[in-house]
Amino acid sequence: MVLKLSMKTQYCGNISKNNIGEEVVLAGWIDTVRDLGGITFIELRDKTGIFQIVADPQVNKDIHDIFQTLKSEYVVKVSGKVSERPKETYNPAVKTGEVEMYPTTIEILSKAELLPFQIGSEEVNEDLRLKYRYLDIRGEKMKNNLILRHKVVTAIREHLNSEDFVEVETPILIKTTPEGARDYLVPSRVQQNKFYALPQSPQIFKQLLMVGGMEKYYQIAKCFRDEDLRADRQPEFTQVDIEMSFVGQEDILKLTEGVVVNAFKAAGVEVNAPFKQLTWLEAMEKYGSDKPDTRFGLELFDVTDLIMASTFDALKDVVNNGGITRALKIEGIASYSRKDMDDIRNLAVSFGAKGLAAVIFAEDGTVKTPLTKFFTEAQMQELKTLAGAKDGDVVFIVGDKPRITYDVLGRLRLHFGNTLNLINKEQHDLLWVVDFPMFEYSEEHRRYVSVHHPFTSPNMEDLDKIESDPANCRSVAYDIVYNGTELGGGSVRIHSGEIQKRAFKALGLSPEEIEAKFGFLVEAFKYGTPPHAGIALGLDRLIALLAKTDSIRDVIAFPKNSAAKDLMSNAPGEASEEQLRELYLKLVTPPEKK
RNA sequence: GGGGGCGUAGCUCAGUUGGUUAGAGUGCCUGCCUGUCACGCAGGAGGUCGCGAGUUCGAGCCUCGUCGUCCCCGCCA
Repeated sequence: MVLKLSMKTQYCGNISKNNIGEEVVLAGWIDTVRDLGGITFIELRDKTGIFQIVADPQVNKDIHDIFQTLKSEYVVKVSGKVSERPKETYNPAVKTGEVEMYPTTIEILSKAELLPFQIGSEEVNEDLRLKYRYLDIRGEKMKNNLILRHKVVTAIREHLNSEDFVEVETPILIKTTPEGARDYLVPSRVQQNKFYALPQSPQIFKQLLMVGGMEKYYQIAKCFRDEDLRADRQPEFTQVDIEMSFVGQEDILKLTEGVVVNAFKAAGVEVNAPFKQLTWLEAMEKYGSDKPDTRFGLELFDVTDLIMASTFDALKDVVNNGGITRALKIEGIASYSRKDMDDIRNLAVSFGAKGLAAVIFAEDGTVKTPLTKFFTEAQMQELKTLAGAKDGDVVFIVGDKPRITYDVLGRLRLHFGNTLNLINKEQHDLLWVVDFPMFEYSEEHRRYVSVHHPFTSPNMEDLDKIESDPANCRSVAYDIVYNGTELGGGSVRIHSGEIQKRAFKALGLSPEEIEAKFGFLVEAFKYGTPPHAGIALGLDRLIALLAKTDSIRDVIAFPKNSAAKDLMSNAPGEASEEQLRELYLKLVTPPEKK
C-alpha cells in the first residue's frame, strides 16, 4: 500500500472514466494554458502525465479569475469532482483525454519565472539542458528514462536476491591501483601527504568478499575513471558487479543470462536465453571485433593462400613476418566513383591500415584493380569464388599485424553495415564472446599485459603456454555483447597461489612490485580461497540501449559534459586557501584572481 | 595529446559574392475570441551576430587568436 500524500489524492496521469464523480485533489505544474476568451483550459502535469482542468466564467467566476493569473510552470493544487468531457471533445491522443475537472478550489503553491527553455522540447541544445538539468528532468523524455532505469535496476536486484545473493557496499575511498585507467585522487587531511583513490571497480573487494565466505555477492556499484570522455563514457558510472564462489564460467554465464533477460523484460523487450557463444578467435576471424554486431553478415574471410600463391610481395612479407591477411566482400558497390573509393581507403587508413587493396568486379564482367599485375587471371577468379562475389561487388584486402588487420576490416564492416542499411534495428542480438586471450603484448610497456586483469585464470588446457607461448594462452574470460556493444565482462579468477605466481611472472612483475601493488590481496589468498568467478555489467550503457539513446548522459540524472564538468553546479571547482593548507597542498599554477 | 563540427533574439535556426535598417518559427507581452488540446486571429517587445585582434571604404560573412560546446582518434587492464 502506497502512503497517502497529505496534499494530493490522485496523480494526474492515472485519472480515467472510473474516477468520474469522485472528489479528488490534484497538485502539479501548469503545462499549458489555453484561454478561449471565456472558457479556459489548463493542463496540469505531474510525475504521471497531464490532466485537463477547466474554468468557465458562467460556472464559477472566482475560479475563472484565478485562471487568468496562471502562467506556465506555476505549481498549483486544485480540488473538485472528476467529470466526463463532452463526447465530441474526447482527445484520443491523451491518456486522460476523456475526463476533466471543473475545480471548486485552486491554490497557487509556487510561482515560476519564464523558463530558459520549454519543458519537453526535443530540440534544445544539450549544454543548456545540462545547465538546467532539473527542468530537463521535468520533461517526459528524461523522466521516462530515469523511471526505466529504476525499473531495470529493480528487476536486476529482484533476480539476484531470488538467487540468494547479498548486496554488499564496498568502499569509495580506497588505495590507488597501479594499473589500468587513471585514478581519481582524494587527498587525505588526517594522513598528511597521502591520497585515497576512487575505485575504478570493486574488483579487489569483491574477491576479498569471496575469501570472506560471502559466496554470492552483488552491488550496484559506482565506479570512477579519470579518462577522456565519450558519448558512452562518464567519469563516474555504475556497474552491476557480481561475484560467486564454487562456480565456473558456465554458472556465471547462466546467472547473467537470467539477469539480462529480466532486465530486458523490465524494459518491455523479450529476449531468450541461452545466448549464442563465439570464441574470441571466431569473433575476430568472422567480424574483426571482440564485440561483433551480428545483426548483419559481411563476414571477413582468409585470403592467405591466395596471397602466398601470388606475386604480391608486400603482403607476402607481412604474412612471413607474423602478420595476417584477410578480406571483406561488399555487394553492389562496384559502381562507386573514384572519390567514393578514395574515401573508403582514407577511412581504412584512419582506422590504422597502411593501405587498402580493392578488387572491383565490375557489372560488365571486367575486373578493375591495381592488383592485376600480382594475380593471374585464374587467381583472380579464385578470389571471386572464395569471396562468393558476383559482378558488381568489391573485395577489400588488408594485410598487417593481426590486431590491425582485424580492426580495420571490422570497422569497415561496421561502416558498410551502417551506410548500406544492413542492420535490422528491431533485432536484439545477445551473445557471449569467450576464450579471450590471457595476455597481449604491449608495445608501450615492452612486455605482456593482462587482457582482462592479472587475477584472471588461464584456461587449464593452456597452462603451460603461460611460459612457453603467452600470446596464445587462453584465459577463462568472457564478454557479453548486445548489438555490437560490450555490455560487460568477467572471468574465472585464479585461486591457486602457484598459478598466480606464474601469471605475475609472465607479466614481468617482480616480487617487490607484486607486494607493493597487490600485497593484501595476495596475502588474503593464502588463507583458504574458494574457486570464484564474476562479472560486471555496465548499467548506464545497458539502460541507454534499452532507452534507444546514443548518449549515456540521457539515462543519468546529473551527468558531466564531455569535458568532465557539471554544467549545473560548475564542478569541479576551486579549493580555498584554507582547504589547501589543511591538505598540505600547494597549487603549481594558482587560479587567476577574479 | 590530436582531428573535425557548431556558436546569430529566451529557445531552435536561416542569413546569397563582404554592402546600407540582421530575418523566420517558437516562446514572451497586449488585445479579441466559450470546447480547446501544437487553440485561433491581430499587434508588440526582444540582438555586444561567443570574445579579442587583424584585413577592408565597409565584416554576422574573410584571417589569426581565444573561450564555450559536441563528436571521433589516442586513452579507457
